[in-house]
Amino acid sequence: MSKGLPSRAEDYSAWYNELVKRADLAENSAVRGCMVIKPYGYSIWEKMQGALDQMFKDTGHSNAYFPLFIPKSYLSREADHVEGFAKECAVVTHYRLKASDNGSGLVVDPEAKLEEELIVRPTSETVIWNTYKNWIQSYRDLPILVNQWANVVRWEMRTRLFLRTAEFLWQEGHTAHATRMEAIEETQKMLKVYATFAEKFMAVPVLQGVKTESEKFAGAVDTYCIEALMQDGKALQAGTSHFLGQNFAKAFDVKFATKEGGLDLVWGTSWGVSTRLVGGLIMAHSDDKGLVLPPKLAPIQVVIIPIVRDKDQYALINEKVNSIIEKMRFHGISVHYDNRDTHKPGWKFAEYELKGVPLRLAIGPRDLENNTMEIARRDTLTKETVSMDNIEMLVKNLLEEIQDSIYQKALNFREENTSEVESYDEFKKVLKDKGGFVKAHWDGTAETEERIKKETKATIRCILLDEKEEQGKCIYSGKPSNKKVVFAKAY
RNA sequence: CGGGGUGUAGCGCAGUCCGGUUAGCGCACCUGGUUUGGGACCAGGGGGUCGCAGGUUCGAAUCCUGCCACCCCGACCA
Repeated sequence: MSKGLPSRAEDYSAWYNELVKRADLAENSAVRGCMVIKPYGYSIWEKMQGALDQMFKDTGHSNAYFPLFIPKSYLSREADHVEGFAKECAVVTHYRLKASDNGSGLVVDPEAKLEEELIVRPTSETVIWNTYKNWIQSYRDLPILVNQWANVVRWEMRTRLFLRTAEFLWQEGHTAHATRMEAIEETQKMLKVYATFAEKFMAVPVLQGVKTESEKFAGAVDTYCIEALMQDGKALQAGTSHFLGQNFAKAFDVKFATKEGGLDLVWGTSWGVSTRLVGGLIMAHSDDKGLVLPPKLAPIQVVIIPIVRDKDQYALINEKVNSIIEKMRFHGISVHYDNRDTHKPGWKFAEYELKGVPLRLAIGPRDLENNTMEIARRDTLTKETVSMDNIEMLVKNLLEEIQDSIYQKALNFREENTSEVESYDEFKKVLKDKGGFVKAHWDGTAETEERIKKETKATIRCILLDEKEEQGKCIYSGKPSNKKVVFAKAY
């Protein structure tokens, strides 16, 4: 195996790409823009799914499944929605192949043309609201709180493993409500769920805010989002929660009889996070030696590596280790004992560092004599020799400490890389020299936003929910503004 | 879609300018031995339609023409 990753400082982008491949998370597939998620990468996603799914259920949601294909006409029912997604849709036009006339291979059978083309879902609002029409007659049928775990396809021009792929895995929640207020509360509630997940599980601090008119979801009234900061100073949109108003109810004619005897359009929300989170997780914590995973999402929390000179010791070590594993499992710790004799300890040390396993225990002849083990932390790369007695408690505590510690580190990084500026010159200088989040006054117009984007590549990430009101002037136009907004270059 | 680049073993590359034995190297892989507390060493071995198609030539990885794929930068983008 070739040693050493490209360093972050040298080439952040190459570092990321190499890391994803070498840590066995994912690789490019034979199909352009689509990735193969390898078992180790997929198990991180499964950890994420597990935690999120529980949180969705705890907030009253149920899972369901809607079709992969959407009749083309559905997409055009909501004007903004079609505008936003039409350019990146995969389209199914036929349902059959046949042997080609010259006998070499297969061709699309022109006889088998679909009457109406199907698009592969880029998101499921349309097919779901078309279904909700049949599910909802009365206020008694509301709310509907449904989530689906699915794959979607957006034919992106340029793709990067996990961060932007043509096909990706995600969850999309789609809820229907009787009142505007209730839908808005749902939208905000799910934003909180995402923020909590990001911070508690991924150990990634996030900003919570609302998108500007030009950045919001196609078809939404308001898009709420969480934004994370990566180590290269670029922002990553990590999750979105949309207040759809009555837009999709209008488009699909979803009305309900109100308590008062009237007839009203249903209010909707939708919210989603995707496998992009895996990319964000990698970029938030990892270093030049490889992944650094938060214990709560690490597929393996502890790896134990035996160091063996002769066969007799091996039996003794196995015995010791097995009793330790049993105790750790009892405490809910996921532990992997790598006693393969096909790889040397040094090789394993490097391998598990690359894969971001939070804690590593090594046990050899020295330890057998002294009743000790060597314990090494992935996040700090420190190691010490500790007693084997009650080591499971030490491990348990250390895992919690690592989880907190990498969150704190990421939070400090974000704070150090969040700036406030009062002028456009200062804005450009900070973006160029430092990057990160830059708070500045903005006049609220799409024109200004667009010009700043053209000139600096920075976009408005969000308008913070808890931003304080203050009188100021737009850094670009000088027009009055009562709030700063958050700019950054973004993925 | 514009600009640039690359296609040679599983991976990373040299060889191409200036055509000429059997196409090399590192890693990985297989066998045997010695090793094992930070990516071991020695010896032996296997693996190639040189992206595809056509052309020039006694002879093409190398020259010519066409095509394809991928990567990077831009444009685009929940």
